[in-house]
Amino acid sequence: MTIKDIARLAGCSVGTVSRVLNNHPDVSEAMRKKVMEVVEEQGFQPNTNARHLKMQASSAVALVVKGTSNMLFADLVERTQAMLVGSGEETVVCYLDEDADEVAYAVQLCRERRPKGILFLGGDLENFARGFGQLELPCVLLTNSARELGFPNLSSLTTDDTEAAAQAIEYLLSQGHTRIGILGGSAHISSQIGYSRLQGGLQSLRRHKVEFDLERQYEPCRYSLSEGYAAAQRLLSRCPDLTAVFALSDVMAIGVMRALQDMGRTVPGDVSLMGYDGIAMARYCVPRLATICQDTGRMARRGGEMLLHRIYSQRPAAHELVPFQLIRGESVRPVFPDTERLL
Amino acid sequence: MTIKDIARLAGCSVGTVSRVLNNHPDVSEAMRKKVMEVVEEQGFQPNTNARHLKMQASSAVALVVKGTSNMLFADLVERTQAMLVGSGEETVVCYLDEDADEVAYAVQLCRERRPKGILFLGGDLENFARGFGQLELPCVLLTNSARELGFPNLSSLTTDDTEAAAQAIEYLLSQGHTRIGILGGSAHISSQIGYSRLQGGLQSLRRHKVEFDLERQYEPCRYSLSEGYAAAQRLLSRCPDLTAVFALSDVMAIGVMRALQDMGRTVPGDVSLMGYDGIAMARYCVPRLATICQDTGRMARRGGEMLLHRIYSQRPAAHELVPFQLIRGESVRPVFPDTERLL
DNA sequence: CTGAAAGCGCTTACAG
DNA sequence: CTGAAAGCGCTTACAG
Repeated sequence: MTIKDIARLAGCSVGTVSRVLNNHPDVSEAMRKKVMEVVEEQGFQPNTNARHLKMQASSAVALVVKGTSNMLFADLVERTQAMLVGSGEETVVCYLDEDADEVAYAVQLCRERRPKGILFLGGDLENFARGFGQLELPCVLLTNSARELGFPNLSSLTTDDTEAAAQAIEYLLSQGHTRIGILGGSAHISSQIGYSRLQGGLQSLRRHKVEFDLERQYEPCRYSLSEGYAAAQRLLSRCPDLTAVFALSDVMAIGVMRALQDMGRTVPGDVSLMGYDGIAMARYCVPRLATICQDTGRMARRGGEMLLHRIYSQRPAAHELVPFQLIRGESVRPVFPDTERLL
Repeated sequence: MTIKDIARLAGCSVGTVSRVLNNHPDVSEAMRKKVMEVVEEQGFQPNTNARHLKMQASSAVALVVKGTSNMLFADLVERTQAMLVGSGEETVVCYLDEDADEVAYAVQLCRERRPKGILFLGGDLENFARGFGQLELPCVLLTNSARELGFPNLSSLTTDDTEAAAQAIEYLLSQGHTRIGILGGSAHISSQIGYSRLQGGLQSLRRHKVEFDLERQYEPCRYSLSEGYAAAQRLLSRCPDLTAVFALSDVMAIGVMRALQDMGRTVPGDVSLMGYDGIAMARYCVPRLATICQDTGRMARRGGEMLLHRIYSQRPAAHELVPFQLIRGESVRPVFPDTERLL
């Protein structure tokens, strides 16, 4: 069944069928009705390949997801896809390893599939700085800011990671903790998301003149349960006297929680624990995880919006911060028993 | 940059370039080398739309995922995609609601994108029975058996759910539990996956002549944390004297665990808990969840293989069972204190 | 082994 | 408002 068959059945030319299908204004009401009738009746769907070949583009929006075991992204993928499908967009999801070069991948993707826009979930600014220049289509980066890069076709949307992490540490300090460990990301790669979080935490510590030995009290870690588990073991065996740990993602934090248990430390009895992200699981684990809740609903909605605005209305790139919320949960407790009544 | 430019640069016709690109045997070694040189040099990628338009198919394999908050599927998606990409296949992932009609969706998808094969993650046999006849491309269903349906182009791969659930209940019985609740899926829709699990559990109970009042001791539930939580509250307030609960998925089970905590019951102190799936989180929650571990690695690998075999070699459809493993975890304990030393 | 040519199913100036 | 026709970038019989 092609446009040709529809034309024959409706008694018109293929051009007219095409115009009806694409909602061109210059078709008579009678003709439009006739054609639509046949189309409905036959359950006709135009061939996407032919359509895109002709239009020199694909109708799909690509979602490039970096880091597969990251449940925050699972949530974002779901919400973003729902938003795009709701706006009549087709969506292609691609999962990349946490360490993959998402921009190089996108360049390849554009050659092969010619999407009309790309939404990056997670991204290393280094990769963008190096390779994004090759990309000319509208793109949006979620969970990192691309403002400094100044690309005209790259918007971004992120939680204020520095500020949020600062508040997380602030909260631990307010509960009397001074021997705090930080775990996650990398201390040396400033283009990655973990870096701003770490810096925010360090700022807070400095502001309160709390000592922090990066070499000892910080442990790098990838975004997975197993890596969080292993990193916690390394951190705690190096610094057994920590009273609190701040993990830069919830998934890691849940790994940490399990590791602490296995080392015979209770949470929050012996060690307090904060995560970052606010994934659903944080509200269901035992104890409930104290965390920074990123607003994935808003990020997905605005991210999709910004992308579509740029695709259809050529709106300029924009960079926004998404509000976050500190969730107290149950995994942090005051270090001095006599402050307990304040809770 | 098109095949025409390459032809000009290589000093041959577009036909020859196409033949080189598609590894046709009837091209001289010299020509092949020359063309490849130009292709590499230009970083040329053929236009997929044109290619597929001509070949009357898309090169992509579609992954249709049913149930978005199901972490088992998240894992399967990742593994399957890795397998397919490793075999040089492009992959498109589509997320559907747990209650959506995946087959109707697939029919639509085929009209729009013409994938060369579809892998269904999760599926309701009812939908397949009703609508799959419209589909002619190779398909594989994971986590449910389509053997009875007898479609020549539909393979399937699943854990023996009935047997696995029977063993789960068997395990609880062996630990002295007789007041067991079952939670998840639906007791009346036999085409859904939860049904076989429920039946397996009931078989075990009957075999051991343990009483089970379906109306009271069973609670239906969708595959999410929050639904598991709510269902556990309903089940336990109706039957406060249960000593064990079997949740038909790990995600539900984790919701149940949290609900039990909030009702002041400890796991496994007051209530023992078994899940089903063997997701990573089951090994990290506190206590570790006793569960049936489905072999997602094997399912993804074999599923991809079966699909590709059918696409490229016309191999007939096949239906296989994937071995499972009962994981004891830490969430089940004997109901009689004096059997405790046996552990 | 290679080239010239038809055609996949669509969209869109160009006439009328 | 409508039709006839060109052309998007490829693949593949068909000749030679």
